[in-house]
Amino acid sequence: MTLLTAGASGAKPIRSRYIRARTLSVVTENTQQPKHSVPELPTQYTPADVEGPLYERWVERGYFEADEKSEKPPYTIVIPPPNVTGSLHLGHAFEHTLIDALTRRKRMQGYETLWQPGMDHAGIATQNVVERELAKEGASRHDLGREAFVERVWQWKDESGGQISGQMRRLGDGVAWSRERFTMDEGLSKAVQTIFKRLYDDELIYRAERIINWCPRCLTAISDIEVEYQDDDGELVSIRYGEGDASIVVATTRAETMLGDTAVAVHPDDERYAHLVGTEIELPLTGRSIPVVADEHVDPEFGTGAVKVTPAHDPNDFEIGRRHGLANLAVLDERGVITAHGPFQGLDRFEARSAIVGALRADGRIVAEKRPYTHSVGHCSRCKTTIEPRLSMQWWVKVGPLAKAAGDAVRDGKVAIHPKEMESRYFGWVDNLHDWCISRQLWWGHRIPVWYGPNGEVVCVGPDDEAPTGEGWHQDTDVLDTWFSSGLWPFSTLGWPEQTPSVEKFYPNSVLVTGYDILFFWVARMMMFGLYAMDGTPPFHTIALHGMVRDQFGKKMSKSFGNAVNPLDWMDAYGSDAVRFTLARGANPGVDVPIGEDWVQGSRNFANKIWNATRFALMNGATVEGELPPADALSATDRWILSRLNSVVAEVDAYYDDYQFAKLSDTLFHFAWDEVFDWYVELSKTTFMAGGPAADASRRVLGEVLDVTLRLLHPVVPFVTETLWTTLTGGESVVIAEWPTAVVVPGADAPGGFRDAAAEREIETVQQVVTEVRRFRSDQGLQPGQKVPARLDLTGTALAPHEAAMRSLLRLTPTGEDFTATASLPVAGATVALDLSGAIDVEAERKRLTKDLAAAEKELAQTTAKLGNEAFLAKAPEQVKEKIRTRKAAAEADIERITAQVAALPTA
RNA sequence: GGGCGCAUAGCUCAGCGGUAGAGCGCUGCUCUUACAAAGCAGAUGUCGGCGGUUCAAAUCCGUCUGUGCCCACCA
Repeated sequence: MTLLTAGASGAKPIRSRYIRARTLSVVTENTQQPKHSVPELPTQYTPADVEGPLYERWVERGYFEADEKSEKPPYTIVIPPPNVTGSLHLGHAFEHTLIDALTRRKRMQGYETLWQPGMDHAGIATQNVVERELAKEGASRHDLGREAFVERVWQWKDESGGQISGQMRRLGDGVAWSRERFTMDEGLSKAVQTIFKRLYDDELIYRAERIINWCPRCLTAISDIEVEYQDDDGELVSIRYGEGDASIVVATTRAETMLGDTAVAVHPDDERYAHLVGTEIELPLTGRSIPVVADEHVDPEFGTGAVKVTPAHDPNDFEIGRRHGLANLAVLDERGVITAHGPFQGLDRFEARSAIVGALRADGRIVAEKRPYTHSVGHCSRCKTTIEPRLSMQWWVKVGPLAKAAGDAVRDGKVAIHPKEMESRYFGWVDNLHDWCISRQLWWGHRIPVWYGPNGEVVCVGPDDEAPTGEGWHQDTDVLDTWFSSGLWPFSTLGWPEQTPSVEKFYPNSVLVTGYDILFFWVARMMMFGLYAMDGTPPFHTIALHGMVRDQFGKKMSKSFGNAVNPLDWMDAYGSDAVRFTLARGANPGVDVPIGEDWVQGSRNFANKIWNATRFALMNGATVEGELPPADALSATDRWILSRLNSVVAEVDAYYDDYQFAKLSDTLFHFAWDEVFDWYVELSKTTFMAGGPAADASRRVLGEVLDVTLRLLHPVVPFVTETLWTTLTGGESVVIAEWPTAVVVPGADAPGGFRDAAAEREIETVQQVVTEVRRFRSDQGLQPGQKVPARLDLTGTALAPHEAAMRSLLRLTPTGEDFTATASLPVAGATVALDLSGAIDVEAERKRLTKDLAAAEKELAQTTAKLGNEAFLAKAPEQVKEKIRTRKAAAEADIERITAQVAALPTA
């Protein structure tokens, strides 16, 4: 016999030696029941065989397309457009699973559902990737020239985009492919131009020279949030400026910028330096004289209380310079290289720093050094290069009024943020926003629609305007920040600025599902642009923020750390459903999601369980044909599972509405596996074997329960449920099946669907008895399959109808005339008397009973104390008191039972 | 420097005022005719420390310690 192994490396080999092809047999063969025709389902679920074809069938049938002319209520979620920089990682798989589950459910609920697909050109990120490709060929973008380079990026986009949509198909994303958009599509570019022009005309876009964050490697400006601050080791040097009484010591970490100093600043109230304010002192190495100014910004407690002021290379200094009318003297070029000043010219900023410190030291100007000195330094979020504050002319969005509206929309409750704790972060951002630098000195992106004329004219060109032509006119060479276009995504994808039927139908979006990491980058921008462009209608009503995917130890996934996972590998090994279910099961709102391969295996096992349970049901003639039998024709077991089913339907709905993916997945997992596939199926086996009307009723109930359960599971595990549901019901597709509502049992109508508390209690008791006897068997070392003669005394209980099922589950055989019990187990009012043929292990049993007795006595003591506490009796709610009384009674019963068992133990 | 979280079983996390839970892992038994990717049984926790509120605290409040994230113009 061959040892079977799962397909992919890393998958655990199957442990069994007993895998063999099994013919499907039908357990009713000894009865008059006709054999049921059973479709050929293999004994193991192999996702690879079904997933691919299913997805393509769904797409071909147009299930995922959205009709803007539909009468159904709309439900819209836009994909957070992945960057076309490569392929999707597990974080995307996670996000897509959540969105797909939400949209699949709404589609089943009868909404006109649009899951809008598309991708982001991701300006700087993509340009960097392609530049790196070029570098491998020994070329730079400048060798190609702008036009050819952009052409090259488009090629890259096509490849990368193909990969991404391939991954999305594999994952099962039910997106409206015919509506796929790209931020640099013609239509979306028109949207960009339209909004730019409108903002420009409203004076919310302007051009100004300011200190910006400059990346000397990417050679472009970036916005404040594209800067990542980290603590770097630097060196704080104190330098004496001036001579003798007219000298002042400044502390700096950026000695090289002193070449561009145009003042020294001190606090206005600082008496130490009061005599120097208004005078000029000599700036070392340069021979220049610079003024000493008084400015509130200076912290007299820090360092020497005196600051060198370099307006061209520091944002604070720039402000000081502006207040005091200082000159902006730039000494670094766009690559961070010293531009002038004799001996230092041509050195890059870091070389220049040590060279200048060396020169100053030689001059005796360095009075103190602190090394290392840890301070926060900004880095380019794309290439990690240290940011250089640089004075330059850029385009800006004046965010004040836009951000105000974006904040108010949440404050006024027009937009809700889940989880709510994230609101404070959002407010902290939108309420303290600086103007947004939107121009980038890149080639890949939307070119700024502004033309400059020969005589200094500046013309912003709208989408319907003719661009100025003629001698001396040229377009701005910069492109827009990539977030400018993605900020329009909720409506630009629908055809805006045209007032299309799609805009009418699908704007605003229903929910935005995205990671908390881009709350500022993307979400806030969409809010600002959406409210502005759509006359105050926010882009969505709800923002559901999810966490970041982490590895099984909670560590951030990253390529450099080596724990990043390609979702395709796991999907190949375990199936898409398994990956999806694992991700959904970890999705607590706003919280990071750890995921490990072992857990995916667990989910794969669950898929297999669903598969086999359905297979079993089909073999036993489970059916969805015809009405459910009336309540009085149903066994307690049937009523119990239907009652539980209805609870689960309600719970799952509530969890969906609250974006509690982990809860809903877990609820379904336990209901399906423990209750339906385990207890219900096991308890029903004897019924099926016996045949007759009871079996017919159970077949119908099992069919119903499975039908509903598969539909409930479908949004999270679409593939396996599709195969099984269509087989079970003969329906066209579960994708377009109705989302379950509470099951109604004829003759037992109740608001909210059928419930039966008595049946639930009854089955709980059955479970209790079975578990207790199994424990006894296990403790006695009886093998699971070993049959034991036993008498089941169920008088005084309502369990008589379950006797056959219980005997079967417990492997109890009928007793003869000469039956003598060697063990007697009273539990839940029933008594199981077993004949272990004298083999009972008295000591093991006594040990177990002693332990149980101790536990019961402790419980009795606790509950008795509680019920004897007057304060408790006076203040606790009746419900709680009742619970304690029940516990006390149970403890007393346990003690009585255990004492009886001990007494019944044979003496050695 | 501000703000927000988190500390619960070996690991990853639920629970957030009334008997400590899940998944995975661990131990033992088993081909039990849907499923060994399974079944059954079992072990494991002073719910970070210290105070307080309460009849009752993992759960609320204070505080300490550890840890994570976000924001900020510390030269």
